Amino acid sequence: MAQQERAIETRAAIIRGAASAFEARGYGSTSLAQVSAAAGVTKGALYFHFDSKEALAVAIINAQHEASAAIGRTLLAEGVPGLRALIVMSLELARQLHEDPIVSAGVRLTIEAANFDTPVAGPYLGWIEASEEYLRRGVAEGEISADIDICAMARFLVSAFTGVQVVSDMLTGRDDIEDRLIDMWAVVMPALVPGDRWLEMKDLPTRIRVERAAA
Amino acid sequence: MAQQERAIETRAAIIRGAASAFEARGYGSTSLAQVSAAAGVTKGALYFHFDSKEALAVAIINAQHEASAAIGRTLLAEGVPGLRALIVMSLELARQLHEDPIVSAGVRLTIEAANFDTPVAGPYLGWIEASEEYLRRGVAEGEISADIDICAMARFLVSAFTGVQVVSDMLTGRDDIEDRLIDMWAVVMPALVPGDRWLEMKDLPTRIRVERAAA
Amino acid sequence: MAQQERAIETRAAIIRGAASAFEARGYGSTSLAQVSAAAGVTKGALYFHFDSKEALAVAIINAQHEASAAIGRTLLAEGVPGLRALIVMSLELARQLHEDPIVSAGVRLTIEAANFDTPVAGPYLGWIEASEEYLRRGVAEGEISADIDICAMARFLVSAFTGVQVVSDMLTGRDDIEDRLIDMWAVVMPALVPGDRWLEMKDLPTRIRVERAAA
Amino acid sequence: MAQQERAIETRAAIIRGAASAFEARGYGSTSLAQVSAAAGVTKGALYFHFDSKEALAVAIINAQHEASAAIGRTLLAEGVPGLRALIVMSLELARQLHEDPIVSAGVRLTIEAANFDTPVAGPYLGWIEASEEYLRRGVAEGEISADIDICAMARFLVSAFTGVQVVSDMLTGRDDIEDRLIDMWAVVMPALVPGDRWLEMKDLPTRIRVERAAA
DNA sequence: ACACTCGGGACACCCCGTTACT
DNA sequence: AGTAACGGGGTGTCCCGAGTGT
Repeated sequence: MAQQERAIETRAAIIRGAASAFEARGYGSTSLAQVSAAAGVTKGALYFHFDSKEALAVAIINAQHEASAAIGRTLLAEGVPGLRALIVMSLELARQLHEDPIVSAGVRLTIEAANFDTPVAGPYLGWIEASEEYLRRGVAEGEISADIDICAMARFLVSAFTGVQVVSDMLTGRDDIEDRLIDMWAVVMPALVPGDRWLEMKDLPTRIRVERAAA
Repeated sequence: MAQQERAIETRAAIIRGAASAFEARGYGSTSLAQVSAAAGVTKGALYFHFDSKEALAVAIINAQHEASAAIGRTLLAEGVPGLRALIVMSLELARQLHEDPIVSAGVRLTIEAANFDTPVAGPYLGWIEASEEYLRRGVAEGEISADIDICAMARFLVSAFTGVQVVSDMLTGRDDIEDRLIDMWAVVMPALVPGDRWLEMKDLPTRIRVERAAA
Repeated sequence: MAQQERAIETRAAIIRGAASAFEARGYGSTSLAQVSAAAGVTKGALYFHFDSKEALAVAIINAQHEASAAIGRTLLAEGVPGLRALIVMSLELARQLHEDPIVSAGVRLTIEAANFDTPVAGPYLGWIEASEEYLRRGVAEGEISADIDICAMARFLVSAFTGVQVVSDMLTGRDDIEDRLIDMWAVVMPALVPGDRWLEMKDLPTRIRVERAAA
Repeated sequence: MAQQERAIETRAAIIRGAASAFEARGYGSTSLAQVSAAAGVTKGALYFHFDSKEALAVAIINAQHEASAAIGRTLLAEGVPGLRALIVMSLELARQLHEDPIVSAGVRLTIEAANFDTPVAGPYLGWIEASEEYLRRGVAEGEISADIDICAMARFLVSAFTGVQVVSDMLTGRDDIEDRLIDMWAVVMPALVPGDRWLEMKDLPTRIRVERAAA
């Protein structure tokens, strides 16, 4: 079993190294030599664990997907109210994007991987579904207007988050992503919250942010 | 001058071919052989017109930038009202993105080109500035609430547009981008339009879309 | 000893798999991964039994050499007349070549192995010697002319057989090798059989073939 | 045109170098680095002239085929009698095989190339057809028995020649190939020549050899 | 004794981006 | 604008041990 453990550690090191390499230069412009150097392993080890460069990219995407999905599962399990869950998830995802190279590499690869043999749309569909679930909860709880189109709204929220993250990356290297998400929620909230809950809810994003900063 | 004209045509053909090649596989994964095949010219011709692969990518980015900026100039020159101008621009940009390979390649390259020697300003700043200008007009005209943060809003609009386009590309190859933009405006409008203009304005995006389809 | 038996079986499986792999693509163009896949063992097992790829090839050559030599021993032991022994051996060898992958791989490797570190004596010398022995017997028995050059004839017979097999392989995958050997004997017999035995002997190859087919 | 000439010369140099490299180590075990070193060109030049390693091998095979076919054309054009033509061709082919690396490499590759994407049986079929033609001539001229099976005989002659050459290569590096061909003809002649021409013809191979040596 | 997992380097082949010379 | 060539990696994968079970 000691063998197994070493292999697992090696595999994780490869994914970490590959993530930071891909993140830095993009998939197509990164060579496996750079990957193996960044991971501190030889190409033999790399070839043992992954069949191809593309398989490596897919593995990173999956690892990122898993890391992100874990947030959603936790929020669901804890019974967090729908609107709060959406906001928390966006902020938590942003934190991962900023701090975890695997996650940031994963989203970059998901975009660049549009033409892989193994097509990958997974993460986005997963996020959209999760958002729909939260929206439905919010409607049930009365925090969210009953007359919105849940599918369209979920899709737009994921799109908007994606765009905020891409633009923040381009302009500030994602340093300002939290501020931009607060801006985003300020725009979106009026379309979500019914009039009778507005006063109560309008500061929710800011309150959540402060809570998180305190922790 | 016949020589000149042929040279110009060749150069344009190279840019078109390169755009569709880069669009399909990404910058790093596209070879100049593929580019020259797609353009129907020899590599010799390619190097006659462009100093390097990177220079070619930059030329595409500039061509796209120019195509997009032209939209903004036209709208400004025609004195289109602010809110309408924003919506028209988003739809027109979407159309270019869907139909003009040079534009879609330019957008993709702008993202991948983050680490070129020649840093590209990127169209994003330009779009943000244009949006600010339109927002200011809208405020002056009373179509847009006076109490919004213009900078933040402009930035968010560009981000949301970017995200909508990216996600639409991933899920449907941008075939549904117009529908998704209408969804986007449905969410954003409540935050933009003051209460006393709501009834009058709320169908504006749909109306504009119908107008454009008629043309 | 159960261990021993399993090891022997594994070793045999490796040789079989390697033979069919080498036979199909040639030594240099066959990877050990293909070998281990064809043999149904892991590369670890492979390297436990054989020191190197080359050693594996040599083992196949030896196995084939042994299989072929067994024919000669049997014929000698049974006291088969010289000319008949030559013909039987050619047909039997052809059968092995067509049906036993180890033998066909062995002869292919013998040719390709010309530049191995461990030079392979090659079965050719063995076959030539055996043929000389049979020819001497035939002369003693009066079936074969006394005035032929035994060394030259033996060498030519082996060469002709080799060529027939190579060309048959190339044109028909050795499916017609028996027919071609009958043709060969038709050409060679006049040079071997003395005039006074001609009528009696001229149908010998065909008769032997019929005998073998009946069995 | 000077360009063209240089390219042709480079291409020829690559074929020469590749031939000697393949001849020495076999197709699969020869690297393109060895080829380019032997040819004195860079790998870029190699890639410019040939699409792949396999295409290079095919080019060698074709070059050899052409060199060999030229012999046949000359003999036909000069109206050399059938039997003499067969013998001359075998000796001339042997000389090429011994002296011209392109020819010997071509023959070796033809055998090893059994599993190329572009299958190659060309040379052998060509030789067989040429032999049939010579045999028919010989029959017409009365030098060759009318009752032989021309197809079978032609095929056997080519096979026997192939085998003689292979075995001679293995045992002496083809140094004794002429002697072995004289041996071959000694065995084959009785099956070819009708009784009434025997005395006149039986020394033909030796006479031809002496003629050639004198030239 | 036998077998396998895991990893190490070294190339092989391909072909890439680029330059000289027309 | 095009032909011919250049070197230098890129990816893949090869052949082969070291370490660990069974």
